[in-house]
Amino acid sequence: MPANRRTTLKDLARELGVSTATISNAFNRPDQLSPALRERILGTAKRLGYGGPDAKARSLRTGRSRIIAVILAESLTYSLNDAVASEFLSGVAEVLDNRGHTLLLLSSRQTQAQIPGSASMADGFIVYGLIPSLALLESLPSQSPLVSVDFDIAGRPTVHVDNEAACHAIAAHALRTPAKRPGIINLRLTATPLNGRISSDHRLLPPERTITRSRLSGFHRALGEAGVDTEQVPMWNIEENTFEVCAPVISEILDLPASERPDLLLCMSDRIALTVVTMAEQRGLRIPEDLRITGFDGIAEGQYRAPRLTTVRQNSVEKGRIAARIILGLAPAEPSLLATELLIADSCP
Amino acid sequence: MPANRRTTLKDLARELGVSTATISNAFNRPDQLSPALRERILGTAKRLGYGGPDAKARSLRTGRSRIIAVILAESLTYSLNDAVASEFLSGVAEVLDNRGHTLLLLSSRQTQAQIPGSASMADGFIVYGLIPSLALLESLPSQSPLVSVDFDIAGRPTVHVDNEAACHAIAAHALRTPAKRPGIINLRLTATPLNGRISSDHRLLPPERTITRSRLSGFHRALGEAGVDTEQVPMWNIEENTFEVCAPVISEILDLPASERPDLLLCMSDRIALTVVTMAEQRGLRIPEDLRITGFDGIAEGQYRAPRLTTVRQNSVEKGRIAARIILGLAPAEPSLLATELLIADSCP
DNA sequence: TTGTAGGCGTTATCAC
DNA sequence: GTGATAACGCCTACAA
Repeated sequence: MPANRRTTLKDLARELGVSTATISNAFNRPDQLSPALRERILGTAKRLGYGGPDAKARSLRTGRSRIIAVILAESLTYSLNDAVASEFLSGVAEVLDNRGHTLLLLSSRQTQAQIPGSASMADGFIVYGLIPSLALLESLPSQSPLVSVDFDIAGRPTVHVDNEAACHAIAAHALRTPAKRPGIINLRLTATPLNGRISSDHRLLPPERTITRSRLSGFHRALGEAGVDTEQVPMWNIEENTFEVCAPVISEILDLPASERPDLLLCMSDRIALTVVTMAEQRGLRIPEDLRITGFDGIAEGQYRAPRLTTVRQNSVEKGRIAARIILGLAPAEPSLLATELLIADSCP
Repeated sequence: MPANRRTTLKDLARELGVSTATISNAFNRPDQLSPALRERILGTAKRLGYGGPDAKARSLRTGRSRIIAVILAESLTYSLNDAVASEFLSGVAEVLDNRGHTLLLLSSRQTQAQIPGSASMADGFIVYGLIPSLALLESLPSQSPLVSVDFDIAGRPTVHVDNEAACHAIAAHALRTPAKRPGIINLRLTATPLNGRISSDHRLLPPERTITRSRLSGFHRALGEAGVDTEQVPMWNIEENTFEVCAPVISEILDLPASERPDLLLCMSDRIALTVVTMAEQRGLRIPEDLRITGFDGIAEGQYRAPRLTTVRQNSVEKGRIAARIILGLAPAEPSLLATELLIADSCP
């Protein structure tokens, strides 16, 4: 037994003159052996610096690692700095933590096109958001539980919010006060990347797999019901939900001549809406008199300072909790649809 | 070979009539066998649904998992929603991703007092922030590389920012314009939890292990140099860097009678400083005329909207990168001290 | 270029 | 209540 080797269960067994099975039981099934012996084992374990069964060996033997992987559609950098994704992860982490599991963070946008092999150690996978290609998932063990969030994978359980209904509700609310020039700011809606005005030339992402398409349907339905010709409603697209990417597009909108500038902007995220608020204030536009704004998500930041955002609150933390429960087998592996809540505040009373 | 078992390297070898070593080489050392054979192996692997060597078995055999764990001092919920921690994690993730490693997220504040056993599968550990007790780390494999960030662990490499110097610099800048009633808002400085005014009865955390003590030293040194009696400078403490926790304490400060209300507030984080800005505006206080405010961290949010925050920028992303490089052995395992940058803006010109 | 065999540290299934 | 033994799936000398 070389001194610089980690002590193993076998070393302990030899030291104590008992079998390896007994040591294993001492750690995993206390009821399977006498308290006295167990005490003795745990004692000398501590003395020899044995910290319990090796996780790698145990995972090979049992087939389970107690690790759950979350595969994020966006980059880690983006996701970690996005309030909605962070809340989702909080929800996941909360449940995992409670059940002694840990969280492995992966992104579908890594330098390596494939998901690292080490990921397949996970006992289950939560896929958050529309990933660029389902081919990514092929390297994952096909037997492991997998749940998708905010989009669908055939034959797998899903956690969703009813985006269409929520967007219909908030647009209907907004249109109760007639808008002369409504406009829509979309989040990653076009088939090819675009930051700017969407023209009829642009193709959009396929409707069945994309929450932003559902959100747009909701907006359009409400606009139609209000007698607005949706064809005439200008739309802009934003690729990433960050200040840096939003700002130029929003400048473009707010710097239109007053006769063309929208007086109502339906935004697909609070981040976008908040940036509109900030930039509108910089230009001396009054909210809501000159410009009404709605968001989506209900992030905390939108409710802190005046004008508070009119938005749809989706419970991202709960989405995370549910996804985690499904993966751990604590909830049935079936599609789950969460309710949203309309938050009416200053930006569009 | 039962149908419902995952196909293994051995199955593949049998199927092809070659040895297991050859299959292993086909995946791990392409140069060790003829391209033709390799092609054939990879082909039938795909056909049989063999997705490459099993990560659990491989990790047992090689002793490495290609997983790096980050142990966060704060809860996951807090850390994920905190801009500074998120940036740090981005930096870590960036380097790990580049080297084919993945990120396991742990918190020292889990429901279980101990770190889950599965964590010890990691090849290395990055400890971010002052954890409640070093005993937590005892369950970790003592041989694995470990680096601490923003605090010290004896005998381990560390990544730090020079908090004392940075805080001296920003306070010295602020005091170039004399302050009648300077005040300090600290972040987790007292030995026992406190949200409110610090009196002389309160004990503070030990200076050698706490960045907030270093920051306070910097403030005090600058105040002393400006001829201010630091004993007379009121201090408040905040336990958590969130709006909800900050707001009541800040109310208490701003609602003091005008003759007692500070006209300069040195804050230990941008989050605190931004909350001061928001709440001061709500009360009609002018910044910087009635109240000057400094922050710490240099988070993006502080630079977006007017008044922009005067603060110290610390490069959290780079901290993460360095910690990850040390863990992966790409950088020497020695203490690293990052420079900070004074950002002078509207809130304290 | 390919094959053989031993072992990584553990747990499950039996016996006793 | 305790012990022997066979996997778990893979990697890597070393031999051929």
